[in-house]
Amino acid sequence: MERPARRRAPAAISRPIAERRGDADEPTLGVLEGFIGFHLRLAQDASFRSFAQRAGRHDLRPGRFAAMMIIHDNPGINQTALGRLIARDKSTITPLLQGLERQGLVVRRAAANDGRSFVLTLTPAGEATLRELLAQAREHDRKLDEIIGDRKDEFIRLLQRIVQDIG
Amino acid sequence: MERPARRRAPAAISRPIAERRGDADEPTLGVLEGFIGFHLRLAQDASFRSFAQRAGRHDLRPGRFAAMMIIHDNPGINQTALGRLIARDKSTITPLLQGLERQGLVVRRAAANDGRSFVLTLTPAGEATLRELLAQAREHDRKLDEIIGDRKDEFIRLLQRIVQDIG
DNA sequence: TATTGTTATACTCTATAACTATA
DNA sequence: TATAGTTATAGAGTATAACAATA
Repeated sequence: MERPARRRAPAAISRPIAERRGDADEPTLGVLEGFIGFHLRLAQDASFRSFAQRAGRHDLRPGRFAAMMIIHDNPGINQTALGRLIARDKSTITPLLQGLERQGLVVRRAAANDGRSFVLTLTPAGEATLRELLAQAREHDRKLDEIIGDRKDEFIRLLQRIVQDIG
Repeated sequence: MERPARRRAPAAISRPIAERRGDADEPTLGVLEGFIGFHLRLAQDASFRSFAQRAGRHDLRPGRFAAMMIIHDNPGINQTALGRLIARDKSTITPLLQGLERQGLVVRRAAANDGRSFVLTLTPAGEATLRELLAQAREHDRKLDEIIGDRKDEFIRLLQRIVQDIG
C-alpha cells in the first residue's frame, strides 16, 4: 500500500507534525515548544490576566500598582526615576500619575531644590488603597509561589538575569 | 541630637527605604523585589524588546512569527485552533492573518469538510521567510539559553506550570 | 443551538518628537 | 547643552458584541 503523497516541509526547519501523527491529531507547538521566549510570553500573559481579573474590582492594573508601590518605598522620588525603575518612558508616566492624582492617591509637589521636577508621595488615601492592593497582589503572588515551589529565589534570579543580560 | 521627624509609613506594608538609607540613595523596588509576577513582567518585557529589535528589519513580531511557526508545524490548521494555541481570541487572529496573506506568506483555502472554516498553509515564500525568521529567533533564544544555562528544561516547566495553574 | 470567521468599535499601553521651563 | 515633564500623535495588540454562514 502506498501512503498518500504529501507536501514535504523544508528539512531546514522541521517536518510537519501531521506527517508524523496524522492530520486529525491535536495541533502542536512544534519548535516553539523549546523556546524560552515563547513560554516566557505565555506565562507572563497568563499571570497578567489572572492578576487583572482579581484586581478588576479595585481598578488595579499592574502598572498602577507597581507605581504606587515604588512611590511608597521611595517617597519623594521623581517621575523620571520612577519610569526608570519600571522601564517605561517618561511620557508614559505622565498620564499614569495624572490618573492616580485625579483619584487622590498620589500628590505631586514641586521639588524644593529643582524647579523642573516633582516630588511624589502617596496620600493617606493612597497608602490605604495600597494596603488593599498589596493584599490582593500578595494573594496573587502566593499562588505563583505555590506553583514555583522552593526554587523561588533561583527562579527570580534567572528572570533578573534575563533583564540584565538580554540587551 | 535628635533625628529629624519623618512621616511614618504604615507598618502593615514596609518602612520607606529613605528612612533606612537616606533620601539621596538609589531608589529601590522594595516589596516588589520579592514578587515573582513583577520579575516575570520585567523579564518578558526585556526579552520582547530584544526580540523586536533584532526582528525589526524583517517585519518580524512575536505574534506573526508564532503564527507562521504554528501553521508550518500544523499545516491545515484553522484560525480558531491557531488562536487557542497562542491564547488569543479569534477576532485577534483575523487581522493578523490578513496581514500575512496580503504579504503572500500564508494561504487560506476553504476547508473541504467544513464550510465555515479556512485551512491555513504557508506559501513557498512563507516557508522561505519562516526559515529566515527562525534563524533570528534561534539566535535570540540561544541568548536566553545562555542566560538560563543548564536549568532550561526546569525553567520552561515552571513557566508552563504557571500557564496551567494560575487560572 | 453551537461554531467559524468578520466587522465595528473601543480601550490599554506604549513610544517618538516637539515643546516649555529649568539647571 | 542637558534634563524634567507635558502634549500631540500614532501604532501595536487586544477584546467584546453583533453578525452571517454553516454545522
